[in-house]
Amino acid sequence: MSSSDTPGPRGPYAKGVQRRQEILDQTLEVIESRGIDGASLRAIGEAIGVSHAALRHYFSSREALLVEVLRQRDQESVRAVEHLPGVFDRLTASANDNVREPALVTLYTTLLGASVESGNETARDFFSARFEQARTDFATLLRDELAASGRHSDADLDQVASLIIAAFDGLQVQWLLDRRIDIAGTLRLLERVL
Amino acid sequence: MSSSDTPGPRGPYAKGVQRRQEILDQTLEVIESRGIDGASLRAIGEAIGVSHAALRHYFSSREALLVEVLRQRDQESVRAVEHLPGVFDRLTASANDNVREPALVTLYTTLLGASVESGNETARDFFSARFEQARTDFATLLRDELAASGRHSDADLDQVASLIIAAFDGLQVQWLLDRRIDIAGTLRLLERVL
DNA sequence: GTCTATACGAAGATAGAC
DNA sequence: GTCTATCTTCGTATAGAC
Repeated sequence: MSSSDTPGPRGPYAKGVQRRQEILDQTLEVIESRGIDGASLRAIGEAIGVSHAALRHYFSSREALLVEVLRQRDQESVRAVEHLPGVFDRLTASANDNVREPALVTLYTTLLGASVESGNETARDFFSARFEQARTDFATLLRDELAASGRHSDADLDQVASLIIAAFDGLQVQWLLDRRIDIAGTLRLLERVL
Repeated sequence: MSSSDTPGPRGPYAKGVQRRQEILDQTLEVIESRGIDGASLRAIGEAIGVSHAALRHYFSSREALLVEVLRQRDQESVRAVEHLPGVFDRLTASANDNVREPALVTLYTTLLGASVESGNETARDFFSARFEQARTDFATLLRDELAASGRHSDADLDQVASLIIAAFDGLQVQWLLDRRIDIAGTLRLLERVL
């Protein structure tokens, strides 16, 4: 990500920050109404009332813009859930939140798929860091949870963390393709691996 | 060269069948050398020595071509593994095969991600059917396996099947982003849910 | 049936004016 | 900070040669 994606070292200028947020919000709205393919820079610009070139004053590429939308909502999503005590309670809550925002799940899935192609370094960096962080966090949480309840598991908790994240992402994709999939219920099965 | 030197109404379009397969093979090779984004119809055509318009004589769209490459390799992959007795032996074998073909895993992941967007009906239909089939197959296999070994599980086997597929796909993505991920080893943890 | 030539419209990126 | 204009590349579509 380049410096044009974040406010400069002299601090954010109020108008610029506001405009930047407006772009992020409108981008998600355009995605909700016209799909991700329909969310071209021209379409987003039109929804705001500026030219597509103006958007690149705030985001270095369309990819960077979409990743930023996801990053912001992702942070909110994490914050909305971190007060819950157990790992699986958090997973269930996240799954239930996401089911109410299919456009966001679609954006997540699409960007994740694109991130493994060369040329999408912005998305790749985002997801690499996100997975790294999530693996560490889950492993730590599981360790604490087991210790607090006096239980013990012979499973590699880093692998369990990996597995939980993989299952979450994979189930979301299956759910997008077939709404009969019960993400939260299926994730509960993972409690048995401990 | 070939019998098409004498153009009789004879052949059942041998040349066409051959050409079609050549397109499928070269498409994967272009993906391997230049990435999926680099595999434009023009680039693929150039690798074969035909115009990009010729490709659309065999495939209705670029998306349909990519899905067809995946479908063919996917069938081979299933066939290479279905002689193995246990579900988790098959999973391990598949994972190990895939690790040797990162370009194929990348194609799979990219198309799966794209399939959830409206406008990619070809990919969506492929993955919807693939998941439906895989869920049924895995559930049946697990049921037979449990019965044959005299064991019993109180888990919903359709959900377990869903979970296995989700974990497989999700771990592959994490592996593409970080090669330290041990797909087969982590999947083995799922034996505990039964 | 097979393929070339050619054109169309949309997309992201970019340069430079204001 | 925002615009217009332009560049390049893409998938797609059509007409017609052989």
